[in-house]
Amino acid sequence: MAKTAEPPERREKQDTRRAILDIAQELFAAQGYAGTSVADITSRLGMSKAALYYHFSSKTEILRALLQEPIAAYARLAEDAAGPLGTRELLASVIDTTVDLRALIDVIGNDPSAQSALQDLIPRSREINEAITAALAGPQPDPARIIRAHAAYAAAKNGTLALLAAHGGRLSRLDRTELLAAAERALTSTDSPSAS
Amino acid sequence: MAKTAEPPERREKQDTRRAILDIAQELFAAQGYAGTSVADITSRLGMSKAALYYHFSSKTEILRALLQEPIAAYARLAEDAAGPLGTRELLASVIDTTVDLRALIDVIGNDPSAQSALQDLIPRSREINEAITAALAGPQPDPARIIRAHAAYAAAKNGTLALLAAHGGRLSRLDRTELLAAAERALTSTDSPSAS
DNA sequence: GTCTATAAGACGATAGAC
DNA sequence: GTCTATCGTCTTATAGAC
Repeated sequence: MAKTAEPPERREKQDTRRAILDIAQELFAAQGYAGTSVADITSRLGMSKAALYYHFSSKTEILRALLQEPIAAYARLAEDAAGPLGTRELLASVIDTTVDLRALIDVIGNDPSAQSALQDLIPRSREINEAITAALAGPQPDPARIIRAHAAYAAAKNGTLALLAAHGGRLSRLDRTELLAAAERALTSTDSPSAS
Repeated sequence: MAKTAEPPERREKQDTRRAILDIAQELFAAQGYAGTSVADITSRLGMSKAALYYHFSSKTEILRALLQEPIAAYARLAEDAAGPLGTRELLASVIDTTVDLRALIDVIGNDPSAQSALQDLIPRSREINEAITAALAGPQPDPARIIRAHAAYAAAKNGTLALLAAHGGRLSRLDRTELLAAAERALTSTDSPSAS
């Protein structure tokens, strides 16, 4: 009991850090990164700006901490795409990853000011999108198949975001099943079945 | 010849106004609305901030002028959705409208700071999305059909944006044809053809 | 129609006390 | 770990000359 107990100060420090990140995420999504001031964040928490700067050395570092997990998750998605995964499994992975990261995708994917603030970390998102659509298109794809890959990816990713927004943040099993089937149909032309 | 000639001063004023809007659109898309200062815009044009404020009374009004056309175009799309249009024609209309407004959709649809700056004009975009997906779902739709409507709308709209980005801003006829077919397949389930 | 100069305040970030 | 007070800069917007 003595060894497993954590020092209480450590605990509080981590909690405050988490609280800052939670509020920052909410405000960045609502007003944008550039549109949210450090004072906006601290006033919501009832603390001073100086207190926040004890936990984060800059506003940019808050954004960096928020985007660390999503960027890693998307990198995993790109690795999946490069692997031996079938198109159905890949599209399902796109849907599931999008669900997990919905709140942060509002920041990472939608806010130009966040992207220009993290120029070193973000450029990968474009590469990842290309890797996924390339994997969906398959080897030696004809132009039409590339177009269908973009359509299927958009149906999976943005369809998921739209349904999450419409259904109050939860994706039902029916949502997932129908969305996946629709994305697969978008990918597969009727006159060239192209079995995966 | 005397009556048709326009006063040259009027002409220059309109030209300067257009130049401001063009640069503002480019910078808002790249850095976000909140992330772009009035000085950023005027320095690109080689003019003073005061000169800009002769043409626009505030930074918000520049944004409002930029979004006026896109909002009207989307409103027209919502009217089309309410009319007797078939689902194929509606999806084609979504693709064509997205192409026309691609540069501004980067602002209207992607930037949280722009949306929070124009709270009175923007809330309609959510209603319009709902009107389009409702029209795609048809009368008395079952839950699965509503999901497919979201998938088809995402394929048409975001698929168009992805292809525009990948193909350097132009949508070929093949792009349009394949995208439309893919969106239609996403909408129509194999075991319930649901003729429109 | 455009300029210089400046007002008035918000911004990110720090110093130093407790 | 949090505070008050403040620094220096950037911001939107205006005044007044040309």
